[in-house]
Amino acid sequence: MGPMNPAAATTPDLSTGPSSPVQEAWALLRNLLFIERRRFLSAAAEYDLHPAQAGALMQLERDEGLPMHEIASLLACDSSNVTGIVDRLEARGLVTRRVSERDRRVKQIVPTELGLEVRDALRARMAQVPEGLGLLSAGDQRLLRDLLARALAASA
Amino acid sequence: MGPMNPAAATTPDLSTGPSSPVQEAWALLRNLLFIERRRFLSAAAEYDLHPAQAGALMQLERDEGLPMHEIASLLACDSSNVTGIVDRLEARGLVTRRVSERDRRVKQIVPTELGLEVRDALRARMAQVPEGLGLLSAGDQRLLRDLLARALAASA
DNA sequence: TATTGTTATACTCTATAACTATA
DNA sequence: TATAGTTATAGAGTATAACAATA
Repeated sequence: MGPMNPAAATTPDLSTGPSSPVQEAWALLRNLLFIERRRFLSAAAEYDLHPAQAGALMQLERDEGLPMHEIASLLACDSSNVTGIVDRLEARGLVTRRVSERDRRVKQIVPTELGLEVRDALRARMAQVPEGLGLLSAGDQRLLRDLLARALAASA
Repeated sequence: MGPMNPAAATTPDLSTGPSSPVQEAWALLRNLLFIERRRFLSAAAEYDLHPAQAGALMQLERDEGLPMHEIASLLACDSSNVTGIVDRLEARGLVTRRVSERDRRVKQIVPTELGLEVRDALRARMAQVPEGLGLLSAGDQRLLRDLLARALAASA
């Protein structure tokens, strides 16, 4: 067991729900994220990819190698896992390993043409706008985009 | 390999990015989701819980049993997995199994006091509002909440 | 010395299928 | 007959530690 957060034990009614507008907004967003997770899992399953494999493949760009340790960083996992993940993607002809010219320790992972097709299909599935957002008026949609752009620009 | 989507192969520039405001809004939200996933993983790891264990624990309510097949549905996994996940939560004293009085096939999973403490700590971590949202003006925060409430109400 | 990727190990998650007990 | 949960099995993800190659 990890360290317990003392504050959590003494703060009552954490499950009662959010109170401030921004907390309510964040709670709504987490609902959306929860739904989105399921869509990602089913999209990956449709192409017989495990979530980690799909996640790695979706990061790759045409004609650009991505070092394995960067994939590990994006997937938030240890580098040793990437070996197996890339092994399986490579065995299915979706990616290739290419030794970096600048640093011969590094292996660049490059998508094949087949890999790019699957990647694009996955990206297209995830790019589909959730029903609720699509039902907003055009004005509200622009408003939402502008708010989010402002929020993410502020944190960058 | 799953079935290939013919449309994906013939649609150019899927990686060029979104075009309409709502597509842009959705792309921004997916960035937020990506960050959120990492926060969930590190919160679970802090309490020595695997993601599935943390996900299950976070769904439980005090004095309310949750049937194992409902946990499977929430986690989007097969029921057979829930046996092991609950086994490990139970071995650590975080939950208990209780045979349902109405249907003796069903086992209700109930959090212990320790389980509730860990659950609350996890929920508190996930309830923390991302930096960018917190930096919005009070008016923008209300606007964002209202927009999202409208969007999710429309899809329900 | 530090970093990149690999291997070995142990544990967990995952789906499938077969089983039981209950309904 | 159908459903809830378990078990067995096989394949994959995960972290840790030790290692070789390279920087």
